[in-house]
Amino acid sequence: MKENHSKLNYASWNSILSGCFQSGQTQEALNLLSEMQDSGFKPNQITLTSVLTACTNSESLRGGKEIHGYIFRHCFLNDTTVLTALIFMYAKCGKLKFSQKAFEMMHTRDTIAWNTMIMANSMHGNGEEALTLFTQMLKSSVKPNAITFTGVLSGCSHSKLVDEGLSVFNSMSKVHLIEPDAEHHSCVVDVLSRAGRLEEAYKFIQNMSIKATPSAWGALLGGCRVYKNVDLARIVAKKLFEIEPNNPGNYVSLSNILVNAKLWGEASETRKAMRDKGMKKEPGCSWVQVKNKVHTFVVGDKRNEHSDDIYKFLSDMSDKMRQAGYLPDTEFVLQDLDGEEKEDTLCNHSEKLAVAFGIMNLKGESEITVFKNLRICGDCHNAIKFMAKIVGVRIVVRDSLRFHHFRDGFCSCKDFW
DNA sequence: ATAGGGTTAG
Repeated sequence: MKENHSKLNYASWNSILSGCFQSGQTQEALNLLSEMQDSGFKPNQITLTSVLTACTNSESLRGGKEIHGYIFRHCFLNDTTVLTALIFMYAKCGKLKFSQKAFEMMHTRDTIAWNTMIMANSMHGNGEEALTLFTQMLKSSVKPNAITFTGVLSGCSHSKLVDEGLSVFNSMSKVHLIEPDAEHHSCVVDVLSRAGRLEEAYKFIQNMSIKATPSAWGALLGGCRVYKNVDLARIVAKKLFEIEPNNPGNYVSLSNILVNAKLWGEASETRKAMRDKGMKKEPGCSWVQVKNKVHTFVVGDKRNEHSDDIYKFLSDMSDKMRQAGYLPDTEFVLQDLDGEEKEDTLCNHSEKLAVAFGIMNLKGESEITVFKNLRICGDCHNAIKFMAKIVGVRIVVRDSLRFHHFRDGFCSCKDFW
């Protein structure tokens, strides 16, 4: 049924569109977008920003590029809001270089524009660049706000810039008259934890002027995992079970730390406690876009029609990787299996399947981008470094936290994840 | 009159 939209104006068109996009009804929104144009309304700044945000959230680089073209053709390149949305879309789709280009051509940069560019660098592991941008922002007399500091601090934690992070944190109230909130405190815990300064992080949490949130304790637990501190992990996890009783992630983290320390019994007790409370670990899932279609993979997935080829590819790759010095890290297999079985279970992780499928469908491109809902597994992180070198491509993986850029045997996170 | 861009640890 064709509806009569003759009474609609710009504001109502944009309201409906943005409502559809925000509630995830993307197809409905796209249909409305073309109806809007048929009724003689050209998308304006607000329409474009709202469509770009939808592209950002669905990681639709293809859609975002189309809008970029439209923006270019229709001279919207001087609109700060539209360009900010464009910068964020490229960053979230793994194309930081394009974000930088868009940022460079901005005429006016407000606080949100700077914040977006700082956060884009932070999530791609460029802590130094995030700090440089922050300095430039201050020089250009744009006032930072609370979100600016969250962005800068998370850049510091991802790049192991401890002194810089602490100094930025201390400058907040002293220089910028912004009181650090719970999130900023959590960032500091993360800065210290990721640098291995676990005791300091623990003391910081205990002496904080505000009550530590689950994110602060969670950052510390993450540090305990990286630096294999079982004793502190038990204390921190106990705290998390109290203040965040319904989050299965905390049980999974503690269990992983215990498995890593070969404390199988205690690990399975932890997982049992999780199950007894009716909680389930979120399944790991990776996806990759090939020719405008999103292909998803879970562990051991055989649903893909080229599944046999994918496993064959990984098996051949595995031989080449071993010749290049790759050693499967069976610590990342959580069941108590014997050696050979463990290696088998490593080869079918969702991120390896998605990366393999991406490489098999390169079609002359030199870069693939894979997304994962959870954190990338340690063995996969290592394996993908080898794959990037052997195949001679750039592999970008966005896990639940950030982007990893693999190239020539190395990852942009410098193995600090 | 109604509408648009930026947060966190697993």
